[in-house]
Amino acid sequence: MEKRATIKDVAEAAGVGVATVSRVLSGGSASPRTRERVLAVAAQLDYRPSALGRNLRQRRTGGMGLLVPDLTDTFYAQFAEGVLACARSAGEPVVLGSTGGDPEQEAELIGMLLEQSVDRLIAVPSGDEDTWAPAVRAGMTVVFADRLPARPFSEDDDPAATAVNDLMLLDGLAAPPPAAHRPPELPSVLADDRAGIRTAVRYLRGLGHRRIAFLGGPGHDRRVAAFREAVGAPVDEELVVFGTGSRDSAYAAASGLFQSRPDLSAVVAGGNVLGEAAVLAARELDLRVPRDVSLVMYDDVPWAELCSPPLTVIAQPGRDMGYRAAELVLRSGGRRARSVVLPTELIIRGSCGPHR
Amino acid sequence: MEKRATIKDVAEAAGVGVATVSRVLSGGSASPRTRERVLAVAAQLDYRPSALGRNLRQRRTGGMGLLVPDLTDTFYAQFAEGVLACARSAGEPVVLGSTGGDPEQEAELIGMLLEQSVDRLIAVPSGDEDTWAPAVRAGMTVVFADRLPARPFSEDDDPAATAVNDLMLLDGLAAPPPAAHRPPELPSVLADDRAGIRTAVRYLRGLGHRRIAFLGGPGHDRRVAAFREAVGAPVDEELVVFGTGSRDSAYAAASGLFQSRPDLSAVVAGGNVLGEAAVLAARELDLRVPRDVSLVMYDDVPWAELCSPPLTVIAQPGRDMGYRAAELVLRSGGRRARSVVLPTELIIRGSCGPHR
DNA sequence: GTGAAAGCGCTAACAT
DNA sequence: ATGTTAGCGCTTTCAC
Repeated sequence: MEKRATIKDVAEAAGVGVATVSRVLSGGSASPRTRERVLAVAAQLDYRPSALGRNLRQRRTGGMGLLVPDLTDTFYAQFAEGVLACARSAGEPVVLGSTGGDPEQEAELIGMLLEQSVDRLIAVPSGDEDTWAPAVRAGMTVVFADRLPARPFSEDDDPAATAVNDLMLLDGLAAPPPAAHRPPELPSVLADDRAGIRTAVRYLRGLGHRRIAFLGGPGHDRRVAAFREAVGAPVDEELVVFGTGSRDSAYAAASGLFQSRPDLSAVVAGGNVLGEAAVLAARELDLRVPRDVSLVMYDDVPWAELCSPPLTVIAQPGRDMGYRAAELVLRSGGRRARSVVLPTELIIRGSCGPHR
Repeated sequence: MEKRATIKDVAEAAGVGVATVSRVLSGGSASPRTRERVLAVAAQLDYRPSALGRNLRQRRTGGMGLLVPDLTDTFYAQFAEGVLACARSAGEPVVLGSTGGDPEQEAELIGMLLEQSVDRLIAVPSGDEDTWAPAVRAGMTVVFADRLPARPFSEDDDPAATAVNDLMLLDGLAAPPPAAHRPPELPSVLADDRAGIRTAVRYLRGLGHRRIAFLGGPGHDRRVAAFREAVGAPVDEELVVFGTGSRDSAYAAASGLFQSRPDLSAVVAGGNVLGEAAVLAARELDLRVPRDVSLVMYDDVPWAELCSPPLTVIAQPGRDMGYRAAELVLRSGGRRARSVVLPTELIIRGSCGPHR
């Protein structure tokens, strides 16, 4: 455990001032002669600038924070891989936190990042806007991905309007009229949920299905809204059920749905954990896929192909989304970044059949 | 974006010196009166000590680094969740890196962590001991998990002896005789691969299987060694094949195996990515599981139950391993931590049948 | 083009 | 018990 060389060591060994070393290393002005000498000495001493000193001086830690609900949800793992890939190529560290979908843990993690002076953050949010207020107030550059924080319950506008606005936002038709007292929307990276769900529902309807259920989880508001829209007026509310995010509750929701409404003929799972639950619950109840029930799952994950039959899915580019989010949060040098919406794709495999 | 209060602000507002504030906040000695006042003022100013100052002063960043090959490998995701859970309860940040199983990327990430002065590191290593030398020399506390770094090719002892030593180490029978010039083993958290593989092989043999193949990946040396041992003398070398870590190469390996040796009746996949590949390849070649070929997969992952039939697996406690690794790396206050080996469990589901 | 010097926010001697 | 002070390694004016 030898002590590392500091900038001062390099300066002395090169016979220059520390300022010069700093300049050379960060591409500032210096005569070719000095530059070369400094570089040589630095290499010879195996000098690596300490991020500690720089961070304190600049009062900010480099790199970025990354908050996801659960890494064992394969979609978030793909997303994280995308973020890491971008960060790696930029040489920036990523501080990771897993929130378990719990706003309180999320708030704690935000606090931890604040304490570390991490001022760039990518998040798949679990808490509502109130949870995120501290981060924004502290001047963090926040990029949301996969979904946006819910509006706090106390807000004065009605949910219906919110859903409509979100949908319009997605299609890029219009920005939601920003109420004067609301902060401007933060940049985000979303999949085009509306189109994805719509395509899936149309596909199912084309196969003759009329009683289509939606199995959702936390943060799937935009997806449900799109589902309602695609299915068209009066939606059978019993066919829209939610889990709380855990695998257990997803299973319970799926199982309950199948048992309470044996007349349904197709289900759209709002995420891969819910799709997993649906397959399990169906098997447990001796429902054959797709003979007895057709299934479309949001998220394409490697194991979707392993099922028998392989699962028809709405694929969203998880890795790309992560990469883009990291680009946004890095590039936005103070400027407010533009949001991006990436396309989804319906991948037809074997889990949907004609209604019978 | 208001500027945060510093320790100096608190000191002034409370009418004390900065040292007193520091002491109070880190549980040092102080009169109840002062303590209370300082605490009150700190709360009132919403003071949060900056990790930046502390880190520079102590010449080390708190928290820990975490290096895994690939988060979309569900086992590593589970492992990471364990690490994060422990870190969260300790309020420590985790800097994550994904190496893609590539020693070069691993080395770069180690360099990045060194630059950040992160001095605690948990890793599922991809590079050999040479790759890890810089980290160790720099005085990092490193805990390996899931596997140990391979010995560099230049080493003077033969592979057979290495394998034997590793096995003995696993069973706790004896420490491998440390060559005088070799550094002492670093602490690690491993699953009891030997017992896990042995149990699986015995189970398959009990079902009448004689031509059992092993489908391995990088870092599976201990598992192969255990496989060879469990199968017994002269192992049919064609039945031991390897992928390089990617899903594609795993698939190629599995497919090649099935095609070149149609006489095999069972396969042990050394990890979940390989198990996935085996299922895919078998289906593609119209091999029925378990009628035509029995399959045991290392790693229990949620989707193992989704397959038809559900996969029989050797479960290792991924999450626990992560938690334990984090405990080790945090607790070891300079002292060299003891390694831990956790038990595996054969979970019999439906992917193995009698030989026919 | 280059160097000297002033901190960034904190902790740990040391002094009182 | 508490205040004063000296840096930790770096970047960035500001003189020269």
